[in-house]
Amino acid sequence: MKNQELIDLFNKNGFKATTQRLAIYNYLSSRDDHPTTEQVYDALRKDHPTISRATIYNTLHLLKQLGLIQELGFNEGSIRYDPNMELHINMICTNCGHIEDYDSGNFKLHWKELISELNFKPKGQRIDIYYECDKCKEKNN
Amino acid sequence: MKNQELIDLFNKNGFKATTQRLAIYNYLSSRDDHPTTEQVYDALRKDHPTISRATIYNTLHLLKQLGLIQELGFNEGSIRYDPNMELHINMICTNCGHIEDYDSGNFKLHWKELISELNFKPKGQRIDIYYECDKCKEKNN
DNA sequence: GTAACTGCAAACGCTTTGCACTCCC
DNA sequence: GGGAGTGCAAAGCGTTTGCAGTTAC
Repeated sequence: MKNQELIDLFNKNGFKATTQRLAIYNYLSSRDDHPTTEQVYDALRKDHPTISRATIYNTLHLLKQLGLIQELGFNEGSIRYDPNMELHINMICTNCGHIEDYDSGNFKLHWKELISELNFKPKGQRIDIYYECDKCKEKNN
Repeated sequence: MKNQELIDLFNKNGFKATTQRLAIYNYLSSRDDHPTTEQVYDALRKDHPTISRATIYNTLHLLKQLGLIQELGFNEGSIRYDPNMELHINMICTNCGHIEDYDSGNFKLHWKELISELNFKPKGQRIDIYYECDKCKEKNN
């Protein structure tokens, strides 16, 4: 999403398009590894040295509320943020915790068949697959 | 799983089969709503008034390690425990948070097709579907 | 008998809250 | 100009840790 679209979206919904909000969204959508709150905070402090955790938390909640990002809660107590709102699989390495999106047309077709047998319409979904990523495989062999 | 099997499983793996561990596992497998740590704690205190949170946490981690239960991290920061280790969908009401397992042969077939196109073998998966449950639908209409 | 486990209390870390200052509209 | 938003510090809450007492094997 372009910056101007984002500004319009904020304003249309009665929220102010602050520097911090734009920066946080832009950072998130530049990453495909689903950062944690702390990672967002650390990354943003480079350009915004006085930014506070409260702002990070507020903004992430707002972005979620606006449907721009998805929250993924994990076992370790961490919450990660995914700017990909399309139907996709989160491929998660059980060893190093690395997350990658998997997204193919075939998968979407299979999923559609799968949910077509439910007797209601899902509002959304979260699909994780746990595996060992290539980097970890190399190290362990 | 019967109590004796459970005791044997603990012992076989070098862990002691304490009253608390058996009680926690039995409570979990008696529920299909994926209790949180706090719910386990509250429920167990009825029969075991002096049980501590530390024991609940220790035991839940142990049960997970033994592959008897699955941890499901959620956005609200809560972690829920699922004694169903079979391939299944977690049906989650976005309104009241109620969780139910969905488990059909057809679904398993679709899922197998779906993962057959991956070029590796998944270690496990987590599948959530978000919807509005019947009770909440009634209330809201 | 002894090593593992439990229960308690304190510590820890992530998230939220309250409030004065700032900045977008 | 005014109200929403930010930054800071403190509070809150779920989870972990350390240790003395207890229990399963």
